[in-house]
Amino acid sequence: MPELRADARRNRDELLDVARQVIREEGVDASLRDIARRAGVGIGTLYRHFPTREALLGAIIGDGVRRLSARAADLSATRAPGEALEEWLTDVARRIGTYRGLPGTMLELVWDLEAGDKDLRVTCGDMMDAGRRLLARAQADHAVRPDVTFDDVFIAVAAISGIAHKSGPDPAARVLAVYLDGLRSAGATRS
Amino acid sequence: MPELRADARRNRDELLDVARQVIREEGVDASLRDIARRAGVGIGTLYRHFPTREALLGAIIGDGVRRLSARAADLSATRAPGEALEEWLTDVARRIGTYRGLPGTMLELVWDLEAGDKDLRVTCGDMMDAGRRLLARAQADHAVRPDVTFDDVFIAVAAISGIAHKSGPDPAARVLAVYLDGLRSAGATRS
DNA sequence: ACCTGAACACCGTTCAAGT
DNA sequence: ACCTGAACACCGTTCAAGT
Repeated sequence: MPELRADARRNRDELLDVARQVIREEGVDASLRDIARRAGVGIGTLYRHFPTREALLGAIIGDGVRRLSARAADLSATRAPGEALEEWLTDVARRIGTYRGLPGTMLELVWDLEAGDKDLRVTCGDMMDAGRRLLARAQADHAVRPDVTFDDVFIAVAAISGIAHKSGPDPAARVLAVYLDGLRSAGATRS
Repeated sequence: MPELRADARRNRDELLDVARQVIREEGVDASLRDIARRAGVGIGTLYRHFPTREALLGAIIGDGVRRLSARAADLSATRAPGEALEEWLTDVARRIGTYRGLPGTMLELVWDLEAGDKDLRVTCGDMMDAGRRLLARAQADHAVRPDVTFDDVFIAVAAISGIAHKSGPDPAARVLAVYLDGLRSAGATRS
C-alpha cells in the first residue's frame, strides 16, 4: 500500500467517516452520490478510492471483522469449548446485524470467493479460520454435533442476524438461541 | 371487486404474467418500468393496476400463500403433529425461497402489519393462522418445545429460506434441519 | 374508465479536462 | 497524482392529456 498524498488521505478518511454514518442509517444500499456529497468531494473521488461498493463496505467493516478474529482467540483461551463457540457466534450476529443489508452481503461474499475486494477477502478468511478452530474444538469436546460444517454454521448466523433489522433484535436473539440448541442436539434425528 | 373492462382485464393479466417471470429472474427489486415495457403497456397502466410494488408482489404470490393454508389443513389431517409441522415449514421455506428477496419482504410484511396491500395481508393472515394451529398441535403433543411462538418460528423459516439464493439450496436445507432439531429440543438449556 | 408518456428528481458509473 | 463534474443510461412515481 503506497503512501497517499495528504489531500488524498484526508478525502479517503472523510469518505470513510461519512460512509460509516450514512450506511448505518440507510443500509448497504445507500446512495454513493449522497455519501460523496456529504463528504464534500466529487463522485469521481469516491470511485477513485473505492472502485466498487463492496470495496467501500470492506473498508468500513474491516476493523470489526478483525476484532472478531481476536475475540475468537480470546474466548478459546478463557472459556469451555461449547461456551466459547456460542459466545462468539452471538458476537458475530450482533456485529453483522449492525448495518442493514450486511448479512446478505456477507452471505454472498463468503460463498462466492470471487466477489468482494481482495483485502476484505483475506480479512474475512482470517476470521473464518478463527471460527473454524472454535467449532472444531467444540465438536472435539462433543459440545456440538459433528455433522455440521463451519460454513453452514456461519451462513446460518448471518441469515438469522438479518432478522434484527426487519423484525427487531429480540426475535433475532430468540431464533438464534433455538438454532444454537439445534447445534447442541445429537443431529440426524430423522430418517 | 367490481368488474373490469375487457381491455383492462387483459392488461392486468398480461402484467401479472410478465411480472411473475421477470421477478422470478431478477428478484423482487426488478424494474417496474421493464415489466410494463415487456407487457406492452405504459408505465402508468402498471401503476393504475398495482399502486405499489407490494400490491404487485401480493397479486403474484397470493395463490402460493393460499395453497400453503390448504396444505396445512391437509397435513394436519394426515400426519403426526410434529411431522406435519416440519413438513409444512419445509414447504413454506421452498415457496418463499422461489423469488429472490421475497423472504426479506415477508419478514417485514408479517411483522409490520401496516405494510403490504390489504388483500395480501388477510391472505397471509389465513396462512399464519393455519400454521399457528399446526404449531399448537405439535406443542400439545410435546413434539416441539413449548417456549416458542409461531411468529418466531415463521420469521426463522423466512430468514433461513433466504439463504437459498445467496449460498445455494443445499446449505439452506441443512440449516433448516438444524433449526428444526432446535425446535424439537427441550429448550431453556442455558442459564 | 382506462391508457399513455412526458416530466421530475433521483440513481450508478465512466471519463475527459483540469490542477 | 489526484480531483471534478458533465454525460450517459437507467430508475420510481405522478399527472395532464387523450380515447
